[in-house]
Amino acid sequence: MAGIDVSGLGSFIRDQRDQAQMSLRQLAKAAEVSNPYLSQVERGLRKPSAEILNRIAQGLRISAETLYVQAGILSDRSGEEIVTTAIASDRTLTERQRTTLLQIYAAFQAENGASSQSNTQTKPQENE
Amino acid sequence: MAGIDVSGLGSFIRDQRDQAQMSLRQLAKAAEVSNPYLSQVERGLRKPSAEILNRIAQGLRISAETLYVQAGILSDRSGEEIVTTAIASDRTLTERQRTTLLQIYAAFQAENGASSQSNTQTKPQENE
DNA sequence: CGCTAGCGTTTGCATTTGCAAGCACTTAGG
DNA sequence: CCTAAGTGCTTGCAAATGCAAACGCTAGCG
Repeated sequence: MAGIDVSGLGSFIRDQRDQAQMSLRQLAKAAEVSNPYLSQVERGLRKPSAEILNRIAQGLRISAETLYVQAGILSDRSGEEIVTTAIASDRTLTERQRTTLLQIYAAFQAENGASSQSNTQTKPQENE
Repeated sequence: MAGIDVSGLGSFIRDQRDQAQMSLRQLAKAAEVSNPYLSQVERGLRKPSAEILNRIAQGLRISAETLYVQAGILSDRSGEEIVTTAIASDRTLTERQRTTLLQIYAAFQAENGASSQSNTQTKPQENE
């Protein structure tokens, strides 16, 4: 199960808030979140939704991505994974163009022999 | 007042699922999400939590960041900017290979006429 | 025809989010 | 003393999430 690290997230938020020298209610107001709920989030009692997380990030004036990394949602990605997912999700391209680019990219990887996973748009693999 | 683009997110998920040639139930199983709920998410009827979003990203084998960008949560670089920066910073490719890929990508963009129209903004919200 | 297996969707309900109102405590001042 | 303003925390409760169990539909096969 890809659980979210709520306690780590909460203490991180509280830490950031302390460093910004904001009270709980100040941050709650800036983030447009109720102060009781923010209190519970900071203590790891609640699992905030994506939207609340985003608002808290705004209130703290930090990037939402930072918060998501702390929450264990985003992880560091290899350059290879970044490229493939970026191409696969680029909606300015047609499906054929995406496939072509991915094949070329995979060919380059194979050419270099520096590949970890060879995804040539194969079948959906079974879960782990 | 929801700061999250649920309909855009839903259609993006369905698009990615179609391109992966997975059925709704296949993705639901891979993502460990119930198929009715996935159906509702894809149609923009529900606003999935951060954890569910993360699981769907895993099921689709794309980065969670991509999904969050589609949901309007994370800072949006435009689609083409994501691809170009991803390619340009991929150290598993040689410089010549990077240049080749970037040229092909630019050619596809020119072919589509969708040169650079979408989002160059850095502020993800305040609409509707 | 009936049976099975697949697809996506609808419905009812347990669980959870997220908030308004109020609690207990501390500090300052009239 | 005791009112006011600050801190964070606890308590019900509306609203939403997310799922199990259905539904209707299509296609293949004995």
